[in-house]
Amino acid sequence: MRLSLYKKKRNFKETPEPADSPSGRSGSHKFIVQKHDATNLHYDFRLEMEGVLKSWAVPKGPSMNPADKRLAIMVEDHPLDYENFFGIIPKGNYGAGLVEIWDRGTYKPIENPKKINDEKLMLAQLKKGDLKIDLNGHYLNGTFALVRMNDGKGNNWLLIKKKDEYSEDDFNIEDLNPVKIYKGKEDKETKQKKKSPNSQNEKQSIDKYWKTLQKPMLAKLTDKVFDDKEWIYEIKFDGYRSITKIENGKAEMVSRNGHSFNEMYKPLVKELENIKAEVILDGEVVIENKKGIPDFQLLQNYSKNKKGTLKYFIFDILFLNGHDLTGFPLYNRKELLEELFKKYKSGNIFLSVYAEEKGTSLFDKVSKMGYEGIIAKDKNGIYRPGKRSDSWLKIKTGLQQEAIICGYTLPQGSRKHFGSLILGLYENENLKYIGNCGTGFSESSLKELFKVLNPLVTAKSPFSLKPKMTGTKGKPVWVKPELICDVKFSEWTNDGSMRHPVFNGLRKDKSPENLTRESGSKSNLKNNPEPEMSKEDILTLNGKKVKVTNTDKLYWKKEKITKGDLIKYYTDVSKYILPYLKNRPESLNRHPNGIDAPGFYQKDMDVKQIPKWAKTVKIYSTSNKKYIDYLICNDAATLIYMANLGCIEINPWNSVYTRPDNPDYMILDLDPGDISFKEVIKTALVTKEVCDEIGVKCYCKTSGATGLHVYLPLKAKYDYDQVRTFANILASVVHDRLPDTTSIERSVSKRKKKIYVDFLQNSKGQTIAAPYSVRPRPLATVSTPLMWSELKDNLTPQDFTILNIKKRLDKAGDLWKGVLGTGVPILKALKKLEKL
DNA sequence: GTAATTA
DNA sequence: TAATTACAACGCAAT
DNA sequence: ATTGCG
Repeated sequence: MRLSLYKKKRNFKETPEPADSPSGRSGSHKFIVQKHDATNLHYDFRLEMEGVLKSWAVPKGPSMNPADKRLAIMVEDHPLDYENFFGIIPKGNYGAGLVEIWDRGTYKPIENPKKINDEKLMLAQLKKGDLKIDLNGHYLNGTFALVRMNDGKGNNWLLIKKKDEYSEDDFNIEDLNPVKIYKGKEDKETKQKKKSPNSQNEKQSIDKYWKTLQKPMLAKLTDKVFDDKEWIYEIKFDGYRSITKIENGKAEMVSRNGHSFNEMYKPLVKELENIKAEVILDGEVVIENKKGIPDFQLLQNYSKNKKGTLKYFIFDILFLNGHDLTGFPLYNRKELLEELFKKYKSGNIFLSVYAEEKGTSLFDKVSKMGYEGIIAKDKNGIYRPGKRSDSWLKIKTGLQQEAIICGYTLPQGSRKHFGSLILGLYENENLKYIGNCGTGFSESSLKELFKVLNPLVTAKSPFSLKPKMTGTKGKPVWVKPELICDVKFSEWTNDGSMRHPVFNGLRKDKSPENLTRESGSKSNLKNNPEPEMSKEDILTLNGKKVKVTNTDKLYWKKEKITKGDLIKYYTDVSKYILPYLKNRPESLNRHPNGIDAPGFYQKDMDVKQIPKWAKTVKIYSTSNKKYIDYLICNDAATLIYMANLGCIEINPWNSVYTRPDNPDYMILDLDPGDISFKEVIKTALVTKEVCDEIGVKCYCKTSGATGLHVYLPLKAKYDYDQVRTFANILASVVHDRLPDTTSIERSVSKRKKKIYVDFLQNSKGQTIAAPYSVRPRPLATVSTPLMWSELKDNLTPQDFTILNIKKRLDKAGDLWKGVLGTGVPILKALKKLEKL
């Protein structure tokens, strides 16, 4: 049985309950989730699921907003397999692109949703066809969520969250706590593995995991200390993070960039090799100074002078004797780690101690002792290699910042080499002064640093604004901004400088480009006297004022083409494109976040919201049973307004609103599948040949994407049905002449490796990119009118882009004027066509 | 991009 | 007040 | 009535 969610909604109550369901309600409907429309998931969403519907409930998880109504559906034998994620939540705001991944252990979102802005991720995880999502505004308009989990009894649950769509009364839903159920499963498995890690479960090769596990899990920076029973707290060591693999008595230590530490920290490697187990461990290499406090500067010089005590503090275990442990909650991993180390006496290898629950007290202690800070870790969190996760938080005692050395001041008195370092950071493109740092150097580091700075000395200040150095006496000497150092300081001052900065060593592993303030470190930038860059401009076009915003926003990332460039283009070509838009209702295909982010269509304009001078017309939509305020683009101002809305592509109707049922041209859209563009050219030429034979004029343009468009001028003499029928026949004739390379089949699967001769765009309300319209495609290609003589083998659609069309137009003019001119007699032509 | 809602 | 969230389509043809 | 398609 196959049914959609809206059907299910009706059917739920009819579903009989099985006795064994956790929620006590169930049925056995098979259902399918299908993604219907990749471009407009927010509103065109039909939902179905494949599997057997057994029961439903509203679960209550710790982090769930109780106001959210969640509907849980249990499915049997669902083919979907999940590994690293626990649930997915696509949200309308970001289209299907927003996927929220939920932690299997904590039942909390484990990624910042904004960061996962990629529909592909979801499709990849779910495998298209296994579980697809399909929205339909009529039934599922609003927040929608799908969360899948296993309840430990072999039952898979799919939660469907739909705000305001369901109420508990509707279904008489009983509570279900999937968290407990899930954790129960995790605990059981963990215990099993702990008790007999060598038996039962299949062993996995350590090398298979080594590559991914080499990347350490990272902590997010936060500035609040807290106490929480569910968290543990560790000292943050100021050293080098290192992951170690031990296998057959051989240890291998790597840095967070995957470089080997084996040579540098030989004594540690030797000691680690005493461990007779197959493990991957995570820890930090530190050097303690005489006071027993880790010293980053000593560590940096260790390879040279071997000063200080080298230690390795281990705080995590990722793999043990054939078992990947990253999926286990932290407390389980800690237990395993402790058990493992019971057997070994430590010399310079230590387990990192941790405090439970009492984060603030540890933080206070650590601050007094001079450590850098603490790391708070969620007991239930899993280990996520290479990810900066919310389940690990770093809380620093003081602030720390990497800064670019932009110069130094001359030494005063008995000071040798230099007085202080002049430091800067990038803010947008500009290097900004953030203070001088004159302490934290030893005599040797002063000398050493001076030696590396000298070759970089330059006469010109690297800052865009001349820094005001108060309280420093020495004369500044500028250096090229190429070196980076670590600086500790107490706080940011109001004008964006560091208070009490202390030098903390050079960073050789970073590059100065784009080095900015560490996110999370607080600064009082609001009081910064520097004027902010204006974010908007007002353009005046024929007396109409258009606000353009975010002109620096990159619409084409790779090509570095901005929204400003798009606006410039449409301003430049407006006189060529406007005739093709006049009085034609517009379908806005908006890409407000550039071509790589999901876009959406918009037809209905909010008349109150758009500029006063913008023209709209009301046209009745039979499918929606309401009037739609279509935008009419009759002037440059409206065109720019559209571009500012992220409307990269301009899609006008084929008919003007005054004669909405009579198209002004017929369109054949030659859309190649996996086939060479030469064949498309051939097809267009055959189309032209047929048109010539029946005595009708036709025009050609690139679609701007992959194909070509052929237009026949009609001058609104026929209705859409007549035109479509004619297009159908013309397409068939072309297909007959090129049966191997073309297809008029609508189904995608039936026309692989062929050119789809699409005649169905000749319908009311259907649109196609206008001549001179940019397309949201790589290279910012433009749908470009061509002369038939240009259709040669070496022509490609990529020849015409936003960058060169203006020049072409100014030179050759508009090649398509005839398209809106005298129409061709298609009824006569039809008769000729039938005789062919 | 804008309006509404939430923290 | 700042940050987050929701919202923005249609018609034809095949099944 | 539902679904695929552009």
